[in-house]
Amino acid sequence: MQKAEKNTDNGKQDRDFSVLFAALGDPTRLAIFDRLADGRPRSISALSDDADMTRQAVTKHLRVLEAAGLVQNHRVGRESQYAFCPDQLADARAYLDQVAGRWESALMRLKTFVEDDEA
Amino acid sequence: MQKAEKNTDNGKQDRDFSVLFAALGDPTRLAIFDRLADGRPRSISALSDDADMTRQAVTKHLRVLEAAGLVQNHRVGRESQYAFCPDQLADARAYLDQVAGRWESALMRLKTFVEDDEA
DNA sequence: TCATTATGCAACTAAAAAGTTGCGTATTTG
DNA sequence: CAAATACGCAACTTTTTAGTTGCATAATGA
Repeated sequence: MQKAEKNTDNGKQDRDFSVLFAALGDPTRLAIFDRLADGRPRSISALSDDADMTRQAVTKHLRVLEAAGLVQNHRVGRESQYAFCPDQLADARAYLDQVAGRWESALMRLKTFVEDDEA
Repeated sequence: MQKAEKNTDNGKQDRDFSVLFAALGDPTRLAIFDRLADGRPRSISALSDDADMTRQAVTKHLRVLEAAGLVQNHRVGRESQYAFCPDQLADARAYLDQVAGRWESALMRLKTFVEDDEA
């Protein structure tokens, strides 16, 4: 290895998960995402009916969700259907699991340390 | 049951998880949270050293995390130590798991439907 | 005690996000 | 075809968020 070829596994996170959480970090967007989890794609106007704001506002939220890869869009006729997209959700879950895992092992190390100290 | 006493289990989410995701939805905050997951509490200035911004900016981020219940603060001497707080993380994970679960069963229902259709 | 370190508060600027309005254009449907 | 539906784009206002700066204060340590 001469030129530090890419240096994989440097301990740091190579991906920015904050984008994902930011997309879910708005009540309207989270509600939409939550609702689409039943598998039924919905049009923009269908989603706008329950959200007390303009259709354009909902459109913007949908685009944020889409940009984050949490939903998918495809146009059918005159309406644009948005559908749930599970991959990024899985990634978010995996990330949180990983953080929780690190915390757990930190707890374990502390516990062991205390026990060793008492012995 | 005469007067619809509280109507528990109405299907709707009684808690707003978007607050939690919004707190994690900023790269600086997520980095801090991620870092504190090793169990070691850190002072504001310690956390400010690696974040290329003012101490005051970091302070604000820490307060957002604290307001969301993701970290805890307690003052020791002249410095204020921020520590990881696992409970809300667990809640966020549980919520995402629940969404993923609903999606999975939606998939199952669809699969069954298609199979029944083919039979 | 005096300088240093660690922090808090308040006012401020800058930038991004949330939401609205107006208008134009496809697509249905009666 | 004409009306209604579903949507897109662009400009705009409003609100929030992110971040800075200046100043004051409490705790430490030589």
